[in-house]
Order: sequence, then C-alpha cells, then structure tokens
Amino acid sequence: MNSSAVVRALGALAQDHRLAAYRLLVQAGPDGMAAGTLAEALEIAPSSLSFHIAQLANAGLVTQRRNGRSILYAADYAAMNALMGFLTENCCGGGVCAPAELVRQTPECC
Amino acid sequence: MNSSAVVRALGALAQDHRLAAYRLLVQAGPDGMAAGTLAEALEIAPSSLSFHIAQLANAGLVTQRRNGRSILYAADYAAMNALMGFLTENCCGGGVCAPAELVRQTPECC
DNA sequence: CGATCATTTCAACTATTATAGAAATATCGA
DNA sequence: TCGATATTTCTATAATAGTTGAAATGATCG
Repeated sequence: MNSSAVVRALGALAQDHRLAAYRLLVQAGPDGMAAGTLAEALEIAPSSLSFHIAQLANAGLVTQRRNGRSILYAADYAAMNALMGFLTENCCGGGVCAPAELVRQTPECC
Repeated sequence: MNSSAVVRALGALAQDHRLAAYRLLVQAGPDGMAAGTLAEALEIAPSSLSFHIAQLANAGLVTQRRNGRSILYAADYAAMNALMGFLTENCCGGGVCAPAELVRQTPECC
C-alpha cells in the first residue's frame, strides 16, 4: 500500500456518511449490506449513497457483488489491516516499533 | 474520540502534503521540526505549509511550541493511538476482536 | 416481452479545499 | 530601537467535494 493509496483510503473514510457506512459494513460482516439498505440506514438519497460508496470501493475498502436485484457491499478487512499497517510501520524511524508483530496479533476480521 | 473528531483526524491525514508532513514529524520524534524546515522538505510555500499544519494541529494530531524564532511541531502519539483504537474498536460488532489488548501491546511511541 | 425494482449516471448548484503572493505579527541579535 | 528572520493571516483564484432530482441502466418476475 503506497502513499497515494493511503491518501485515497483516508479520504474515503474522512466523511461522516462514509465513515458511518463503512462501520455499518464492518459490523454487518462478510455478508454485507445492500446499497438501498445502507441509504435507508444513513437517511441519505440513493444517489448520494452511490456517490459515497463508490469512493469506498475505489479506495479498496469495500467489495461489491450482486445478489438478485440488489448489490451487496462488504468491508474488506485486509485493506483495513494494510491501512493500519502503513500508519504504524514508518513510525519512530522504523527502528523501535514492531508493526509486523502488531498486525499478526490482530484478529483476522480486523 | 468521537466520530466527528475521527473524521477531522482522517481528513487531516488524507492529503499528500499533510500525510508526508505528519510522517516526517513521526520520524522526527518528540523534538519535532520547525515549520520552515517542513516547508523546505515538502517543497511547498511557507503559507501553504502553515495552512496544512494548522489542520493537523486542529485535528489534534500534532502539537506546537515555540523555540526562539521558530515554531516546532511534533506528532502527538496519543492522538494516533486513539485514532487507531477507534478504527478497530467497533469492528465485528464489538464481540470478537480485542482492541484493548491491541492498543496495550503497541509501543508507547506509536 | 413488458412492468417493476434497485442502483448508477448525469446535470446543476453550493460549499469547501488548495494554492501562491503580499501584508501583518512576533522574536531575536546588533 | 532597528533590521533581519520565521511564521501566520489575508486576499483572490482555481479545483474538488457534496447534494438533490431526473434520466438511464441492469436484473428479476409475471
């Protein structure tokens, strides 16, 4: 995960509706949630949800798949791990901290 | 750290120059770096640096103190810890993961 | 196939963000 | 105090982001 991907991921999460949507998806687990359900839960217009969720998807933070007429979105836990790794791996000049250990100890789901 | 503070922190980091500045400060350690030094390292105008660093400071990610004519900025590791904690603490419905353990195992510097 | 449902794309507008240069503020050294 | 240095604030401008409603796309069901 390079700097520009990290900026995109951080920017994707740096908005009320998108952070809320992402957290709903994280809680929803691997099954994910339909776009319409998300829009309803967040109380925003379907087109707004589409606009925001596209940014989360573009940043690689969520995946999408079709199920009948609905499109289900789900959090990508691996991307979250990579983001967290990047934010820690370069700290303290790289010497003192042990980011690899840290990530390894993180449960697979997040 | 509430949702709006997290959005502010993520937004502060979600920009090339600011992410680069923040990482320089993280590497610089507690002594920090002068505003002018940062502007020079990032190759941006002093006024631009001032604009960006103010957002990092407003988000609570960096601290500032005066040293002679210079103003030294330093990364606030506690804020970084809080941000990381928020991003993990609500995952998996709160049941499966062990974020408290995770944070505790993180070295104090990051 | 035609009607319906779910989602995305488009268009138009408003608000926020990023940029650079000039002016203002604050500190230090002579 | 005066001049030099460091940083911030102000001003103006260009670019990006967020919102809504309408139209278009894609998939299902009768």
